[in-house]
Amino acid sequence: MALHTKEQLTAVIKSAGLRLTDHRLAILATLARVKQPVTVYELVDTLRKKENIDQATVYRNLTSLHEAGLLRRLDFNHGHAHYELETGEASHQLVCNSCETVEKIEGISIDSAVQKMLKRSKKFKNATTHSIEIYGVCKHCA
Amino acid sequence: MALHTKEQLTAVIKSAGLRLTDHRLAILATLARVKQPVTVYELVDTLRKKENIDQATVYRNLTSLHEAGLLRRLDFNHGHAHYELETGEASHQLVCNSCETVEKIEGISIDSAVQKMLKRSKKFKNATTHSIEIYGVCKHCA
DNA sequence: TTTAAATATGCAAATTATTTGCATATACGT
DNA sequence: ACGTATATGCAAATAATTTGCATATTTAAA
Repeated sequence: MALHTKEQLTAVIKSAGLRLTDHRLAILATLARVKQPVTVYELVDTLRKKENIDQATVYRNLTSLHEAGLLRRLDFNHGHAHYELETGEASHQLVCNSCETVEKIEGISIDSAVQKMLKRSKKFKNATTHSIEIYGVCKHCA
Repeated sequence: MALHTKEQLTAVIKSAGLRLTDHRLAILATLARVKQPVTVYELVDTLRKKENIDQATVYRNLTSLHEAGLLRRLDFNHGHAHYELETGEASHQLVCNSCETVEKIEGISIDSAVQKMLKRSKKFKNATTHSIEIYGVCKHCA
């Protein structure tokens, strides 16, 4: 189910054991609306059009939401983190080696391969999430 | 084929169009020997046991070797890059959410899924490499 | 082999992303 | 409404990475 209404987002925050604050709600709502992995810079930029918020607050909330399992944190070798809602589904994206383009691909399962990898592991028996990054050159840069 | 001898590594550097320097060779040789993704810090530390080398030199060489396609750059949300030899094979690793343990898993193919993703893409038609990171909690942290 | 131009290196300083200390403000169970 | 734990803003600190610049090394060509 998509998280859309303020009520749903509020419930999610509370049931994660986190306090409800305007900033925390706004951050989660923005990520729910955008659907693509977003940088902290972009997030701060977006939020500041509607409210006064410090970047330290954004960083701290991203950390708490991530630790609570509500967000996924991604890095595409761009030198800064990207965040998206944690849906429980795997996350797959195509990353341009030339510019910073990232294209999210949905609806493809690699679960059996993941299970195989876990079986082969000596140190890991369970996994919470996984992500695939496929690196290449996008149409625009080609 | 595994890259082991100094001659092989030298040939690889030259055919990539890069100049042959002792530092560049040592960096590539270290990554060829270690086989696991390595942080810049670890690499500098290892290299300094055998030679005098500045971290700026290491960073610059990692960039040039990466741009030449000889290295793969990975990030496990640890806040610093990891490098490994680019073998042309996909790279799969299990990443602990609690400590910085990374376990590399080999011999499992997800090529058909990658092909599906590329087919579905509007912006990408080719891919050079891909990597999967599976996040969970390792035995030690559990 | 010598030479010249391009590239590599070391060192220190700069940049960028992210985190932290601290004083104040807010959330929420009682 | 009250008290305590948590959140926030602001400025300053940290950590990873990059850059400027003077010097050294590599390499192709004479």
